[in-house]
Amino acid sequence: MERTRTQMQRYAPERQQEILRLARERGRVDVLSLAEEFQVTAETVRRDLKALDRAGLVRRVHGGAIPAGRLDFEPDLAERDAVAADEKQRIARAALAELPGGEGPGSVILDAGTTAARLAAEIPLEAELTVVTHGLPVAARLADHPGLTLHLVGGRIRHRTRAAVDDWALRAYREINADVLFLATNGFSLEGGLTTPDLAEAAVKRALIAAARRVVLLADSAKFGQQHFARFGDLADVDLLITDTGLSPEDARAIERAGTEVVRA
Amino acid sequence: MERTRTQMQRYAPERQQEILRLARERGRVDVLSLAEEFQVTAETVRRDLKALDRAGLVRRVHGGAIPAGRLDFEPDLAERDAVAADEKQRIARAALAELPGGEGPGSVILDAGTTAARLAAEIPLEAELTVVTHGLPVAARLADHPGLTLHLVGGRIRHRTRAAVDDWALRAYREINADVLFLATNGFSLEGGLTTPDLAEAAVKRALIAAARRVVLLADSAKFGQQHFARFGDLADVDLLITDTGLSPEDARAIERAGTEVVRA
DNA sequence: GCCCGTCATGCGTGATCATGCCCGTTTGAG
DNA sequence: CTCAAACGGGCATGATCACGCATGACGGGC
Repeated sequence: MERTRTQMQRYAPERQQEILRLARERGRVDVLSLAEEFQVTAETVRRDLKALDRAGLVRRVHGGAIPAGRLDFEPDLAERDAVAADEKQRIARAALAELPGGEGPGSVILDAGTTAARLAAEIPLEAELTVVTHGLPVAARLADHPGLTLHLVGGRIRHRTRAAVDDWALRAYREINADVLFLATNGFSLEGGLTTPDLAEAAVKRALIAAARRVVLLADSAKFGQQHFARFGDLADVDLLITDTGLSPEDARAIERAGTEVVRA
Repeated sequence: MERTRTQMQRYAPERQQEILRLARERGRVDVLSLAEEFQVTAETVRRDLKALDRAGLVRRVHGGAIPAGRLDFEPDLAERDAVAADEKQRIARAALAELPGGEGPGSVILDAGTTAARLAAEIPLEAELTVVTHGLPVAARLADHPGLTLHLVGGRIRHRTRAAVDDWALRAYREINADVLFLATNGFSLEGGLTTPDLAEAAVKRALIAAARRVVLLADSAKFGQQHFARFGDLADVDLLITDTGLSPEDARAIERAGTEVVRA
């Protein structure tokens, strides 16, 4: 098919490169203009943007996209997914009760991830704790708590999760020993154990578990039964699971029979 | 100093980003002004503030919101020092020219501090680099850049500067070797050397200098002649000083005679 | 030259999202 | 204590999106 328009026919990767260039140049692109500009349907543009988004090159927004790096806040944390947000909120609140109190400042490890970030946001400003984390957003939220001693675990930063991984992180966690670990996961089940899509993160999570005397898993019920690529532990490693009421009482009982206490917030 | 605001339609995340910026800049925003400013209804603004609140970036108050944690991770607040802001901006721009280019991705170390954060914000989205930093705000700014390999240096986080210090940081910097270091300081002079108020930070800065082949010092001219408690190096350690025109030509010449190239941006 | 698997694209449909409006409830200033 | 302002939940609406399927181009193998 010969194009007589100003835009010559392009192959998909070329078009995507060009879209990326335009996004960076203009700061934002919208689906409809791109569709017209390239003489393709909006559907195709959406597919292109989706591909660029998966590659981490742009941030998809309703109606268009913004080049990655331009937004310095984290839309993932501002997620408006009302259902999960609400549950995560309740989970975070419930988790507060598990913070080590008593005499002397306790020590906790906070995993990376949105649920942990939510917990971080809930930690009272005047709390007296030693906190260790490898999650950049988590650290950002805690950095101004005057009562906290915050230790950041270094490493290579994964773009998608903003978590530190690899050697530095592993070594750091090997050197510490915390009262409580607040662990997050992408999937958990009785047989499948605890799983996450990324191997590097799984390795860090394994180190996390080894570094704490008590393991508290924070996971909304949608994650129950999910299995991802990398397995980093078992439910047996978890002392307490805090989830939401979306987890059926039968499933909860089954988990408790396996030795893990369950709280449905 | 209100910039003319185009009434162009914004995507929700863009608007939220802008609201966050305004909140940090002004210390407080109110629903109605924002609604007018962005040409949306108060409901929408409330929703935006709610999202930002959930993300922990602002705290909701009746009628508006205030930025969370006051000293939150952005330089904007630290940069309310309007005198230096402009100069820091020019210094950051000038520093871009010193980023390693050429064949293969270069490696740079970015010091913590507001000037370095400025530089981080100026690094183009498409840059291909390996960046190492121990500054939380710096890392937050760069975490989204798709072309960067970002390594975060861990350690105890100092509340005031949001920089990682102590053993983890020192050890990490001992293990690396970067093309260029962009160094910041609180004071510099020919006889007094490079100084900063905090001993722990000074130790890290010393490790920084040892870890780079080329040292570029970013410092506005107000810092010239200042001497603080902890000395971490000499101007002789610096290959290039990027400062502003506030540094007198005579002082610049004196520094150059000592072997440090000087750029007055 | 022919066939078939793969891929990019377009189309239709039902779901989702962002926003605005309504209205009962809460808040805080006087 | 009073009351207007502010809030938030529910709902409506139009735009946008995701998914399945059909089409047609391309390319490799026979």
